[in-house]
Amino acid sequence: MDMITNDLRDDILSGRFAPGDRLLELQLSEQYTCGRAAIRSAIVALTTEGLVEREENRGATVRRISITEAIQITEARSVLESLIAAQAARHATEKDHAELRDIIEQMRTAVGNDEGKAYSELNRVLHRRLREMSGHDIAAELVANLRNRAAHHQYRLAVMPGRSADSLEQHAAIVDAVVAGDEAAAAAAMTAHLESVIEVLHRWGDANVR
Amino acid sequence: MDMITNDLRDDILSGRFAPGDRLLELQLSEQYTCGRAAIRSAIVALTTEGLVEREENRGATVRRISITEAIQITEARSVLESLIAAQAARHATEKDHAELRDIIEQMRTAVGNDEGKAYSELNRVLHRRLREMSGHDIAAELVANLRNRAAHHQYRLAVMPGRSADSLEQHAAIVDAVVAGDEAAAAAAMTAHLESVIEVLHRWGDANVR
DNA sequence: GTCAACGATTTTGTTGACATTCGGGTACTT
DNA sequence: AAGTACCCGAATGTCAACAAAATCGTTGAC
Repeated sequence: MDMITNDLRDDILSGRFAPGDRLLELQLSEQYTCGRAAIRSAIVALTTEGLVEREENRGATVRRISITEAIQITEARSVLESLIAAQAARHATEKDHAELRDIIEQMRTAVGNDEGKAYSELNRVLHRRLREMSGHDIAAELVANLRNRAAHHQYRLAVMPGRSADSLEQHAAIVDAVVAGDEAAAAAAMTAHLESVIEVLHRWGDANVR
Repeated sequence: MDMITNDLRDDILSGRFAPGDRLLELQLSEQYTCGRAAIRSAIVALTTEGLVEREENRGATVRRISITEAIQITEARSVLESLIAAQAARHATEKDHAELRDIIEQMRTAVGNDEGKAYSELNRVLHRRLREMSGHDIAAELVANLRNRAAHHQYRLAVMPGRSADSLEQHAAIVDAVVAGDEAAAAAAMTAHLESVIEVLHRWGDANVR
């Protein structure tokens, strides 16, 4: 795939470009030392990925995601990640089980030491490994995309005080079900986890009515 | 959005371009009477949509979807459409209910008269209206994309003899649940419907091992 | 007769210049 | 002073030519 597209995507996800920021072709072509055509191509790709918004003759901006949209994104993620969890429960090997248990252990110490950044990273790793173990490429691709779209709101969530503890137990429940090979339980645990995320988003949305 | 992208997408979905066909930029720019830049842009967009495959310096081809991939696509669709059905059950108005019942009625006569083409079209309409009624833009967008990706396999399915009868009852069950406002039942009925589609795909795949 | 190297052709990738469109600022009118 | 028409600048959209890469056919050697 195109390298420039990945660079620009990373810069958007990392917050280097914030929601609402204009993406000027000339400026970007200088910044990434490439022609305007490459930038244009990247913008088209990221537009269909839902990360960028384009208006005829007016240029591109980083897409703003409203709270209600973030909730819908998480709802969609919920059903897809549940599918992934079920498939992971079906396909995970002994080695995978050990790895998952190890990740949970690391999360536990991260929560104990109040290392929010490390926990967030482990969270990402756990979900990614589950996707890989599931072998469900389609669901994995869609979830990866949905995660990107709501990246900013996910970040807000991660730094909420006290959430790590709840989150940890939910993740542990998911891993337990996967290790037990119980597809239904794995799906249910994943649904419960994301339901709680949706709950938090709802509360945050209600608190910030405008 | 770009008009050329829509035209090319339609031509791929309608089979005007078959899986594996090369998409030559010059040829397409003549066919659609536009510059190569527009074609390039369309190809990039359709690549991220999963309809087209691109290889460095080797051009683009219409993506081939294997049976196992079609199954995964339908599995992902299953959980997302179930979400949509639940939301439709929650949000549908009296007017919507009447419209859904009317569609089912038309489907019933189409099956009675053995009009496969008309039934297939009504099928598409029903699913699209449910998406619209759900108000869940994210799930709707993802499902629309997934449907496009597996369009060819869906077509195979539609022309299978005897499937219309089963399919009709499943759709009637979905509509009944939505009209009753029963979210869980609507989701379950939709899951059952797509489970049966997956079943057929599996059988077709086993019959064509290679 | 087979295989490898070479050249021609086709196709994609890239660059630069030009056209078009939109927004804002200015000057002019009332 | 308010409103309107106009013009200019900035950015996007479009086009054509050029460069680079890959494929295919041909030629020649063994």
